[in-house]
Amino acid sequence: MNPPNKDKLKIDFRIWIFNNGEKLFGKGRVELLEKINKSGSIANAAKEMNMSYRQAWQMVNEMNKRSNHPLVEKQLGGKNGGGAILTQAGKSAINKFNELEKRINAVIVEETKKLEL
Amino acid sequence: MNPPNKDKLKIDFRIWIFNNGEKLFGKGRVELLEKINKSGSIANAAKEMNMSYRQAWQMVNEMNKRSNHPLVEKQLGGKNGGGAILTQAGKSAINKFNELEKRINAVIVEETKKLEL
DNA sequence: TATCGTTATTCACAATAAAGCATATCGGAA
DNA sequence: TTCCGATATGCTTTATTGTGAATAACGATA
Repeated sequence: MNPPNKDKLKIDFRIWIFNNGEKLFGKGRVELLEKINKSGSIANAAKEMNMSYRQAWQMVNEMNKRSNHPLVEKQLGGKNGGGAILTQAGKSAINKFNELEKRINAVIVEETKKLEL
Repeated sequence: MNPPNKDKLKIDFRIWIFNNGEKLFGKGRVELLEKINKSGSIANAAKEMNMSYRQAWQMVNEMNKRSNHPLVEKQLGGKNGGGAILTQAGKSAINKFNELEKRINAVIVEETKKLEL
């Protein structure tokens, strides 16, 4: 009567990219980059992600330091007090990461179908 | 002169299996099951993994409750004070998880080769 | 040159997670 | 019946992490 419990089993995954052994980014950081790109500032992005500005700033700073090319250019002062925009490398990184995640996800979906404990 | 930084980039990943939306296990818990299987007790396994008995016990308890079939059978009292052994379902789960991880890893290795930021 | 909103940074405090300690319970074997 | 070592569980203490407030620096623009 009871079919195998395939339907209730689910595989979840998470990926991170490291550069020289240091964590460059994972899902959360990429999402932060996306929000910075859309909103034009770290502060706004932090608000949207419901995280403290402090944490967001730390993440951005770390990413910039650990990446071979800076991902976010920060402008201090100016018309509206400044802001932050993504470099080409930053935008590119988002795409690369998302595509990578998509490919892994496709495999996970396949494996989930096969799964049975 | 500087070749693309492929060599320094590394992808790391982690998978978890959920049952009915509750985390059943990931790498750490499977490792714990393996050590219990070899050592014959939760206490020994915990020592080997350098974690507190308390934490190990909690993990085992959670896994047993969340899995459709118990994975670890715990014997209380007795000759040597008792111990814990894996059920067939427990041993099977270890194999399934490790194979799954291996398959994902193969994909990750491929993707890492393609990776370039 | 005064203003404004953002980046940049420090620090104390809160919230959460993990570790450690103590102790009760169990049951085969001596 | 007593002993032993492992399971079982509550409680306290310690570590780790995150948050919030406060403040300085900045520079295009009005």
